[in-house]
Amino acid sequence: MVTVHDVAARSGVSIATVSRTLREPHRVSDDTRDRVLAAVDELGYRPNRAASSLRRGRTGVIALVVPDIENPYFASMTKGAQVMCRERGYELVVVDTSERAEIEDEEVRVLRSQIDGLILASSRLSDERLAEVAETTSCVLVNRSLESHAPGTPTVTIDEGAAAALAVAHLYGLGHRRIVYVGGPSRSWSQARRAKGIETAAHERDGLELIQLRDCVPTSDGGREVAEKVLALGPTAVIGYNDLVALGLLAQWTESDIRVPGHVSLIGFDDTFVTGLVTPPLTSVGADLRVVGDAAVELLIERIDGVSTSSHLIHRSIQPQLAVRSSTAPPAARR
Amino acid sequence: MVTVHDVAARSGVSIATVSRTLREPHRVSDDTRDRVLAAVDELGYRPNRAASSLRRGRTGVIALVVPDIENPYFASMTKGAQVMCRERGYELVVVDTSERAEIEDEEVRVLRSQIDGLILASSRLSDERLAEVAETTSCVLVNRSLESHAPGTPTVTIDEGAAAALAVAHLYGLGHRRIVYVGGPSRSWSQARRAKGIETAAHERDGLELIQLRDCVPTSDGGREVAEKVLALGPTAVIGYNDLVALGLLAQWTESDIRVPGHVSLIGFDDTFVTGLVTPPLTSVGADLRVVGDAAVELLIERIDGVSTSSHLIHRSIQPQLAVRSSTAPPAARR
DNA sequence: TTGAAAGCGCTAACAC
DNA sequence: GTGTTAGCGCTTTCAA
Repeated sequence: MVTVHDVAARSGVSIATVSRTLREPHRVSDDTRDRVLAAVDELGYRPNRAASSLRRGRTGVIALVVPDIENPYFASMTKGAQVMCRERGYELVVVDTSERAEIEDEEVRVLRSQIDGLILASSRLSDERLAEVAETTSCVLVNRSLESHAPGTPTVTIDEGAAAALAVAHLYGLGHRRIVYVGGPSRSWSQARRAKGIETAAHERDGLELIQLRDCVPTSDGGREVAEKVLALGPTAVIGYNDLVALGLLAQWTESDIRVPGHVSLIGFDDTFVTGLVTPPLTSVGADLRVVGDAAVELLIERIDGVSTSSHLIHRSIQPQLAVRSSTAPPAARR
Repeated sequence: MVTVHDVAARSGVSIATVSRTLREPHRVSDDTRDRVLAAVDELGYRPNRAASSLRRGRTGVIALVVPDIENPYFASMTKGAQVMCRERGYELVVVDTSERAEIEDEEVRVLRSQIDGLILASSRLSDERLAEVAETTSCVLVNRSLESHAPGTPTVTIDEGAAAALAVAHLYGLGHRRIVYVGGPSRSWSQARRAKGIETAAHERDGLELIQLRDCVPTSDGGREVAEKVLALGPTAVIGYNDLVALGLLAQWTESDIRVPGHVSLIGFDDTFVTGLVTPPLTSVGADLRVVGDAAVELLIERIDGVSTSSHLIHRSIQPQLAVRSSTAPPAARR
């Protein structure tokens, strides 16, 4: 292992100067800088991060805690965070909690001394525990807010209300007047917002009937399970809690020779890459998840660096977009 | 921040005893241990990892480098690695290189002083560079071998030959005699094995015609692009380079009213979760990727800990399985 | 502009 | 079984 001492010896300066050259190059004479950097290069020196962390009280590491890295939703978010971290010179540790609150809790504890900050995505922790964490660690919440317990905690949220409105407006514009929303887990933060947003948007429109289902398992199998029941409700269009649910509905219907969008239109939430995998490609509404990951990292770094709160919003709301594909069309003429 | 000193003061022992209690509990009297652990608990003490790393020369961190975390293939592998790491008390850093060799190269350099070991999945680095890395860092290769340059480097590979044989046997068994293989990028390690495996398996069977395509872009769009061309070759069954390609073929065919498996049977590689998202669900062949991730971590930890090489195989080959779903069936009777 | 030196918190000899 | 102590490699006063 190459240390500051080796570099110092090689370039004929003290170890302090080596360190200074790397951290504060402007405080070193041109000549010295050149020699030190040359030595660094020749020896392939890289500062030992453990030593640096210990001394500076900073690790240069950010942790991103997600419920399930196999979920395309979090995979995309991770990608965004990763890219932004690299850009800003931080290392990213990704932790997968398998949707389990206890694991999340334990990981957060273990991580604490090893990181400069924490991004909790779709956290399963209670408001109380979350507030504790936010107090002891720089952290950013994604898809969650803590208005009551710790309003000062930065958050990145997707404007689910806007997303819902987009979906409803699209369907209404096509002429649909009877829509079923296949809702996700009642406890889910996103489900609450999506349901409410859809309800509100539906109310605003004349002659629009909305039927809500609840507690559909948020996977494609979950969608398959309720496919028949949904159809029995007689909608001309269906909104799925997320893309996976929508794909499940689509798959099951296709097997029963129900045509999409001929018989029913279908729209999903999140606009993940799976929308492009099927026929017809799924219309979906959602934010660019990489942007969400990006924003979370940026916000966290601001907090870590103690950038003044007022200059940038502490609560970032990401606007969703509607990606119109082939699973939505005007309703078939009623017989 | 709570340190050993605080715990020592609280429990009336020296800092050495605190450290010992945590690292080597058996070398401490029952009474002392109880008191120290109580203090640890009350104060919420967690050893500072930077300090520990610096002193021990070990970080307790493993890095997993993947080309693209959004790819379900690597996401699943990551999941497996993550679980195994937690089990063994290591932290996992996931790095996404965006399929770029330069980024991979740079990351490997930066990471070196911060980790105990490295898992390179589907590395884009040259054999030469890879050999260099393997020399200076404990590392495990996934989907790659280094027989010529550094045969001592542990590897985890999937038995692609066996996978190919499984696919061919399945189709042959159903009665297919004219099969098209839609191959992936020529430079890809997996493509080479899969193509060769399919070829070999096909040769062994009487009356089986095999047509190989090459350099299909390994995404669903790639599959869509070649869908028509593939069909023009007149196969009764098609094997896609991976699930995404197969799904692209399927989507495009469905849009042209070509029935699967009625008109052609279709089979994918990797058996990722996307096989269940479509209609008909895709028959696919592949290893359990979580097992691959698991195995890589295990092998790496053995190497880190210097477990004798002879006791465990250094090269682990994971056996694939065939998951028969609905996209394969006997060929339609020829007219 | 540079160097000497003090530690960051922890672990592992070594001494008792 | 327990305590004393010397650093791990680095950054950062402080003094020159």
